[in-house]
Amino acid sequence: MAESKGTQSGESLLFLTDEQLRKGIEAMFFAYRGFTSDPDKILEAHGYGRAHHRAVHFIARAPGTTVNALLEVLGVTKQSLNRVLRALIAHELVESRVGKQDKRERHLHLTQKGLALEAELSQAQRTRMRRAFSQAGPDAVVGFKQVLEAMMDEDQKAYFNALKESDQ
Amino acid sequence: MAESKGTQSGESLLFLTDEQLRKGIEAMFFAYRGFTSDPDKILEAHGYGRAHHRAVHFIARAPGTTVNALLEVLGVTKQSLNRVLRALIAHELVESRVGKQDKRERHLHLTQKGLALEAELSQAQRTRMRRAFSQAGPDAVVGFKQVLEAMMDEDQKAYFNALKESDQ
DNA sequence: TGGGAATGTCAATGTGGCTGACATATGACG
DNA sequence: CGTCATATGTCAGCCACATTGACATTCCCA
Repeated sequence: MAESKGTQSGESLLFLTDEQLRKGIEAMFFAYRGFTSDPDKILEAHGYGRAHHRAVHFIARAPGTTVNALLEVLGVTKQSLNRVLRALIAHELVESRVGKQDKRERHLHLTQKGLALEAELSQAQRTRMRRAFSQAGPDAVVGFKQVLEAMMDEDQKAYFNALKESDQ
Repeated sequence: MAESKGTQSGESLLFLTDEQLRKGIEAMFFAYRGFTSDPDKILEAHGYGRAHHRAVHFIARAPGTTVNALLEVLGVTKQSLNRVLRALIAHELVESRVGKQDKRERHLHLTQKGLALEAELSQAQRTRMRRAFSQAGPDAVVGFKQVLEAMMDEDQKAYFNALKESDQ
């Protein structure tokens, strides 16, 4: 896109004061609070926490994903995820199916109950996101995504840009 | 700014698919992880956590702020903040001064040690923010801030837009 | 003088991270 | 076949950080 001056790799070296950057930092802080507040209320009513939401979200995004893949995208230890998954499976929100090709693997799927909770959570979050996008306008949405992607670590960008893959 | 169609209050009712909104949601998730990762490493080396960072940040932003004001901006209970503040004061990163006008209030200030840690933390965070802003470009920065502000709750917007005030 | 505000603190509890250790089932390879 | 590695599950203990509830102190103010 825009390569006005003489910079090589898209780094346009803006004049960014510490004060402007501080505003950006605080924007992330406050916005993330708003971003999580709606699901948090729903989760509390159901007796779950943010960890359950994250697991449910990524299982919904990639049905049939394995435990290891989920561990990587969530960035937690298996012991931490296990506690969450055990509850979700016990409450019949998640189903764990033995892999057909590799029987060591467990492929995770949401049940009807799991899909219902996921729908409730993601609808609340999408409603806020839709409102924010609509208020800010289409150009702002593009900028929003560009900045956020540039803020990620490289390995996380990969997860972000990956869509779905297997099942079974 | 741009009020193209015939919408009244800046809500331009974009065509936003669930998939686009999901990308926005995941962008927030992954970007926030990157956003916090640099300070987290520094904090761990010093034996502190994210809670200490938040306290130090907002004391640095508004020197002389009171405990109550800090409680409100952080959105935690006084018992939770107390544990953090006690450690920061014991380790001489924060100084608590009795108010001159209202002696019930404690006005919080960073010491030299506190300022040093805050500088280390905020510099790491600003570096990432500066890189993201530079990669994305000035227009994207504007959009980023617009969307994030629109994602906040109303009361949090007030804290976001407030600068500093008193001291003493 | 009495109520309420600002602060500090103790205790108990819950969530969600972590490390370390160990067990089981299965795949892969020589 | 035997061996090693992989994928998963689980137990135990620890830590950070949040909560509620209760209570004490100091101080402002009507």
